[in-house]
Amino acid sequence: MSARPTMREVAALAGVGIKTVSRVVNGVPTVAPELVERVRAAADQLGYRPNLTAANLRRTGGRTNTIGLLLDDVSNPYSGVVLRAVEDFAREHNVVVLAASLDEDPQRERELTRALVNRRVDGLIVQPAGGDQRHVLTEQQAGMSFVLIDRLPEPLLADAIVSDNRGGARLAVEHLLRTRRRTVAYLGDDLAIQTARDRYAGFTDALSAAGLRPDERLVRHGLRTAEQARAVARELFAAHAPEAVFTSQNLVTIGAVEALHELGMESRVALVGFDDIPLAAIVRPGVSVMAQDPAAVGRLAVGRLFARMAGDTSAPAAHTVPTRLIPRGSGELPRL
Amino acid sequence: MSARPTMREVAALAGVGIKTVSRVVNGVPTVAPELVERVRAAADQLGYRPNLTAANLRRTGGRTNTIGLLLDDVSNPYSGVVLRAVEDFAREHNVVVLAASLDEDPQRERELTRALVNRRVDGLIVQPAGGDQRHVLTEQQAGMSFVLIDRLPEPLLADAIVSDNRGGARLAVEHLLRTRRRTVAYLGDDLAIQTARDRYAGFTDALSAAGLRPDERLVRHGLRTAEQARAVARELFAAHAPEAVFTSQNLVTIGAVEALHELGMESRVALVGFDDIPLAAIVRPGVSVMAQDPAAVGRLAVGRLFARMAGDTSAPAAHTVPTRLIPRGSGELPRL
DNA sequence: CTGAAAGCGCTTACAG
DNA sequence: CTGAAAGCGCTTACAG
Repeated sequence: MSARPTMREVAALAGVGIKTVSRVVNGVPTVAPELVERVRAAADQLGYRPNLTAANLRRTGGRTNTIGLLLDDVSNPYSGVVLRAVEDFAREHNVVVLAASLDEDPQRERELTRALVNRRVDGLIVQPAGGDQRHVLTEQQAGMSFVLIDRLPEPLLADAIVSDNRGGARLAVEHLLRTRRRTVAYLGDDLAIQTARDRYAGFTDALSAAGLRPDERLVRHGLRTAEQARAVARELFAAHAPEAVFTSQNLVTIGAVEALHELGMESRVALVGFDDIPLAAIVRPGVSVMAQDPAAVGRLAVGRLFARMAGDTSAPAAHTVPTRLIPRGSGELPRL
Repeated sequence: MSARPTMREVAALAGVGIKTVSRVVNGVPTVAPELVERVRAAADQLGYRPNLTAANLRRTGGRTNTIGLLLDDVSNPYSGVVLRAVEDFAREHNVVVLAASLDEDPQRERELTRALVNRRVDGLIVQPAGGDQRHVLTEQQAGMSFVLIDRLPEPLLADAIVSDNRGGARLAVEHLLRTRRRTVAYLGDDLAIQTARDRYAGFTDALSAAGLRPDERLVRHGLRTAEQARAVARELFAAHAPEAVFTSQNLVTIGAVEALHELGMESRVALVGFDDIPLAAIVRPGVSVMAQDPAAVGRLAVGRLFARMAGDTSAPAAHTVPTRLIPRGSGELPRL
C-alpha cells in the first residue's frame, strides 16, 4: 500500500509552488503553458489524485458535492427507479449519491440522517420512515437542505414530492365500478403508513360518490408481503366472493392475483392494483393497475433539492405527481 | 443558513480545551464526568455536529468510512439486491455506500472510478462495464481496494465474484433436454458481454453432451430489451417452431414468454430462462428459471472488500456463486 | 503569472 | 485527566 502522493510532492517534482499545482488541477487558465506541462507530467508520473475531501474543507461553503438519499429499501423496484433518476441529475452536476435503506424504522432514519449530516452531504432526499420529523427541522436550521418524497409531513416543514395516492386510488375504484360491479373488496398495507391511509381514503371516496358504503367484511389492512396478501385474499375471496377488488400496493396485488388464480376466480373478480408490476401484461387476464411514476418523483425531488442548495428560501411546497391507469383486462372484465 | 458551530465554539461555551471536546465526541473514557456533562450541554445547545470529513483528514489512514459501488444500473432489480446486501454489511461497520450506474459504458466506469478515488472512498466494488480494466490496476497500486462482480477480468487483477453462468446455463438446458425435446432455441444478450458469452457456452455444452449441435437458425444474440426480444422471439417461433427455448437473461425471458403467449404456443414450447423474474409463478405455465443469487454476490463482494481494506494481501481470487433451478412448469412441459 | 502565509475543522503527538 | 502546538491536504487572501 504505497502512500498516496500529495500536492506538495507534485509541486516539488515539478519545481513549482504548491499553489501552482492547485491552479493546474483546478483548471485555472492563468498559468504559463510550460508550467502546466511540467505539473501535468509530475502528477502523471506520481499517479497524483487530488484529495477532494481536503479541498472542500477550506473551499467556500464547504460543499462536498455529495447528496444523501434515504429510501425505504433500495432493493425495492420503486426505490431503484427513484435512485436512478436522482443519480442522473446529480451526475450532471458532478455530485454523487449516498444511498441507504430505512426499513420503515424511524430510529434508523434519525441515525442515518445524523450520519450523513456528519459527513456533510450538501442535501438530503428522504422517504420518511414515519413518525416524528422534528429532526429534519433541527438539521434544516443548521443549514441542511431536505426534500421529502412519498409522504407528506404535517406540518409541511420541507418540500415534498408525493404521488396522487388518494386521487389515483379513487380513479382506480371508479374504473372498477364502471364494470357495473357493486361489491368491491379492499386489500391494503398497514394503515400506520400514510400512503396506505390515503389510498384507502380514495377507495372510500369512490364508493361514496357512487352511493355505496365500504363493507367491513371485504376490507383488510396490514398486509406487508405477497405471501401474507395471498393467504388473506384467498380466505376473503372464498368466504365472501366480492365482485371486484382494489389492492393498495404491488406486493398485495401480486398476492391477490395469485389467490384469484388458485381459486379459479380470475375471470370473474375484477381487479385494479395501485403500483405497476412487471409481467402484468402476460397474466391472463392482464393486471390493470394505477401506475406511479417513480422517475418523475426522483426528478422533481432532486430538482427541488438543488434549488434549495442553491439558496432558494421560498416556503416549502408539496408537489403531487399524477398516477396513470393502465388497463390490461383485469379491471375491465365484463360481468358474467 | 446559520453557520455550523465548530468544535472550537463548543469548547469556548463549555469552558474547556478543544481536545476535551474531541475526547467527549469520540467517547474517550478518560474525561472527568463533570466536563463530559458540560461539553454535552454545550454541544446540544449549539446543535453541534462533528465534521467527519475534517476528522478523517488527520486520522491515521485517512479512512472516510465510505465505499463505492459501481453497478450497471441501480434501477435494475438484480443491482438493487446487490446494493442492499452491500449496504447491510457496510452499515454494521458504520460505513456508507456511494452508488452509481455505468450503463455498460467503459468511459463512464473510468470517470466514476476516478471521481470516487478523488473522494477517497476506502474501497470500490465494481460491476465492470467491459473493456479494458487497467485503470483498476493503477488505482490498486496507489492503495485502493477493489472487488469486481459479475465479470471475470483477464488477467485476474482483483477478487471477483461471479455467478456460475456457464454451469448454470448448461444445467438449465440439460433440464430442458430431459423433456425429450431435441430442438432448442437460444435467445440471448449481446455477445460482447462476458456473461452472455458464458451462458451461450453453457448452452452449447449441454447440446454437445447430448450429442446435439446448435442450429444457427434457432440462435439469436444481441437482445437488449424485452420488446426487442419479444419481436425476435415471435419471428423465430413462428418460422421454426422449436421444441424448447433457453433465454439468457430476465428481459429476454419476459419477451420470449410474451411471444409464446401471443402465438398460443406457451404449452407446447418448453422454456427455461436465466435469472428469476417476478410473477413467474402466476403465468400459465409458470416460468421455470435458473435463478442467480444477487444477495450472495453482494455479501461475498463486500466481505472480500473489507478483508482487502483491512490489509489482506493474498493473491486475487475468483469466487463462483451457484445458481439454482426453480421449476415452475414451463421447463417441464410434457411433449404433446 | 507565481508563491509564501494563514486557515478549513479536526486529530496526533506531546508535555504537563 | 487536560490542553497548546503541529499537522492532515488542500484553498483563500495577499503580496509581489
